[in-house]
Order: sequence, then C-alpha cells, then structure tokens
Amino acid sequence: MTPERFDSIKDIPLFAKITDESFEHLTRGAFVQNFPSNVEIITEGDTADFLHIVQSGCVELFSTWSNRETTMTTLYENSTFILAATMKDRVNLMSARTLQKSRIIMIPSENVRSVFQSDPHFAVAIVDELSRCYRATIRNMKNLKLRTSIERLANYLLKQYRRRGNTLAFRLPIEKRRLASYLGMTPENLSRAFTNLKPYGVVVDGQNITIADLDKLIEFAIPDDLID
Amino acid sequence: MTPERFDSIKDIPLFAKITDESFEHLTRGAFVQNFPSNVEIITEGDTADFLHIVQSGCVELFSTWSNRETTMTTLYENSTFILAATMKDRVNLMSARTLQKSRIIMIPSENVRSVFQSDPHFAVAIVDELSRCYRATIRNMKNLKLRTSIERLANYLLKQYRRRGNTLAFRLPIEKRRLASYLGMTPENLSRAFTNLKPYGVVVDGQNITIADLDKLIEFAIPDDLID
DNA sequence: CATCTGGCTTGATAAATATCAATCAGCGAA
DNA sequence: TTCGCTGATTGATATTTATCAAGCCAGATG
Repeated sequence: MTPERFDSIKDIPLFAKITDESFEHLTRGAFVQNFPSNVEIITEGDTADFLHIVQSGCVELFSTWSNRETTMTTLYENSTFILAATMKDRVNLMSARTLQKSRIIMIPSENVRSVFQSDPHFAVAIVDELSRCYRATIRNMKNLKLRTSIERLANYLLKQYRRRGNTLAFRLPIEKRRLASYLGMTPENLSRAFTNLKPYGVVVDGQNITIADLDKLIEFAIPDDLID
Repeated sequence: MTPERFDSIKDIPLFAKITDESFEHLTRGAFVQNFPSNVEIITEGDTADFLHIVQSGCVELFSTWSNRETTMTTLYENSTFILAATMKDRVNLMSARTLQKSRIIMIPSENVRSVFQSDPHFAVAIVDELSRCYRATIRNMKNLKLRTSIERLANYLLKQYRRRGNTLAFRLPIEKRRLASYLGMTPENLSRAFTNLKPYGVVVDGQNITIADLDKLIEFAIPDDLID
C-alpha cells in the first residue's frame, strides 16, 4: 500500500521509473508539510536530513555572509532541492524559504541513499538530476561573470518568454527585489535596468512585462544555448 | 591484463574502489595524451565523448560569450572534468586548455556510463564526484555574489595558505591574469587589490606571496566554512 | 473610507570596477 | 649580451554599480 499523498512525486523525472518496492522504501518515514509564505524551512550549515521536493508553491534558495544576502535560485513545483548534501551526508550550503504558501515533501536522506544502492533506475535518475543542477549552476555562473546586469535582465526576460511557450506578455513570477538579488544587483539598479531596456521594446507595468520588439531585444541580449 | 599506464587513476577517489573487471572495461578504448602548455583540448559546445582526467600538469576550464572570456576553475593532477556532460551525453558548457605541459587520460563516455550501470561502487563514486563538483561551484558562486573583489582575493590567499598545510609563504599556482579572471576582475584591479591588502600584512614579490600577519588577514577576510 | 505599510522608483552621490595608455620587469631567442 | 615579447604595474579617466534619501503607489488593515 503506497501512501497516495506522495503519488504526485511520480511525475518528477527523479522518481518516474522507480519500482513500487523502491517507492515504498523511499516514502517510509517521509512526510508532507504545508508552509505559509515567507518561512525559512532550511538554514545553511544544518545537516541535510531530508531530501525536499516542492509539491506546490515556490521556494527560494539563498545564502548569506557577513550581513549580506543573495538569492541563488528559485524553485517551483516538482523541483527537488538539497540533493547533493543529501547524497554526501553533508551540511547544506544554502538556506531555503517559501515565497508562497507551499507544500513540501520531505524524504529521509537515508532512504534516498539506500534506494540509490538498491535500484539502478533510481541511481541513474539521481545522477541525471545532479548533473542537471550542476550544469544549471555553471550556466548561472557564466551569466554572472560574462554579462553586465542589463544584459542579464534582457536574457532573463527572453528566458521567461521562451518558458511560457513564446508568450510576449507575461507576469514576473517573483517580486522585483528578489529578481534583482538573483540577477546580482540591487532593486534600485533593476529599476534602472528596466528603463535601459525601454529602447529595445520592453514595456513594464508593475509585474507585467510586454516584449514589444522581440528581434530588437534578442539583438541586444545575444542569448546563447550554452548559457540560457 | 590491465594497461599499467592507466594505473595512476586508481589513486583518484572516483576509481579507487572499482573492480578489476570494471577497470578493464573502463580503460578499453581509453588513451593517454601529452599536451604542451596553452593548448585548447576541449571547446564548449562540442559533445563530451570522453571523460578527462588530469594525470599531471594543470588545466583551466573557461567560458566565452560575445568576445569576453572568464576562467571558471583551474584543475591540477588527479582531477576529473566533463563528468556531468559525460553522464548526460550532452555538450560541454566549458572549454579547457592546458596551462602547463600536461598528461591527460581520456576515457570514452560510453564506458563510463555503462560501468556506472554495472558497478554499484563506481556509481556511488560518480555521485560523490558530481556532488563535490556541484557543491564547489555553489561555493564559488556565493564567493562571487557575496564578496567584493578584495575580499575574494583575501580569502583566496587564505585558502592557498590552508591547502599547503598552513604555510605562510607560497607561490601563486597560476599567472596573475588568470587568477584575476577566476576571481572575476581585471588584471589591473588584481594589482590594486594586492596593494589594498598590504595593510593586512600581505607581501607580494612577483608570484611569491607572504602572509606577514595571519590574524589581521583573517579578521579582514572573514573566511567561512560554507564558502571556502 | 482613511490609513498604513512595504515594495518600487527616481535623483543625487559615492564607491567599486573597468578601460586606456604608458612604463616596467623578466625571460627566452637570436 | 641585446632585442623583443609578454605579463605586471601604475596613473588617469570612464563606466558600472551601490548607497542614501525622498517620494510614490497599490494592496492590506482598521
């Protein structure tokens, strides 16, 4: 008897191909928790006792040092986090907080490690997910080191456009101040960056963005398959 | 009969615990190649047909975009690279060039993937290595986003000090212009950053660095277990 | 309905970082 | 040895980005 409340995780590539036995083993001791918005659910430096999965809602991974804070990435439904720390049984390098009311599945790290050993399909999926996260981070770092803040914003907008199936008008998925932190700038400079993109056909109305001249924006942003 | 020329890779954690059979399988079709200094051995965008291992020498991973270039990391002997792209059978996100005369072992990606399936010990080692690389990249990104260039340099020097078993005088392992790129600044600003660290007891003579006042440097740099 | 609040924007200024130009130092080749 | 090259340094300047200080605005709250 598999607990149905975990069934949704089978939609996630990481768990798609595992056997019923592995699934049963994984979810033993696992639980689902509802969090309100703006709650810190993981603190960097703590040990990674659970692999986390965003079932619904939105979670921000962030880090702090010496009174400064930066957003590392933002996760939406069906994303996993803390996988690397889980596999190595190490402390988390990032903190996590909810940005909306969120449902989080938590699977004991020990279960993940032991099913990794017993189920080759799951092992492949783990490596796939780890590689994916690693490569996403490399892209992120290239973006940060090779582009100016305005270029990063331009490419961020183009990525949103693509992710929504080439929609020219969309809503920013997160607050601007968090987007600023993710893109490595201050909220003030994000405002000015938007102003700078006006000549390239970017129209901003609160959280609503319209790309009025796609070609012009692309010409400015120079998106790249190896970064974006 | 295992080809002895590959024996040294057994010193690398990734290959330490594998069976003779796996080893034989892995090294079938593998080869060792000697490169002079300053040769591009991998170009970003190319498919990852081989897992690479630095047997001796030094390799820089770098990326380019729109006529700009940045050093992502520098690898020394017994490091592997292109592991994530190898496992996912994807294109490389970074280029690689030798910084010294180097010996590189190249193992066909297909072999790596198939031994991953057949040898659970190797599978664990792969996940360990991937997690390690991923976490190192996260640390790198935190360093870049949370610290100023002078703070990054200060912490880089402290890391060198630690890596050499707490030696206060050492030689920079790479040219300053490459260090500058790795730390996300221009060579000119690296020079000025060194000057800025003089009051904290950092003495520079060409590639030779001496930390004359460790406590003062630590007080300025605020090294952090979750970054450095 | 008025008020309050937090996030956003804008302008002025400061700090950090890059660029450009010139010079210097070390090193290998002729 | 001298020449020529490359990388490092330094100064002057420009650009980028951050900080500080108002003010604005929409949504939540009483």
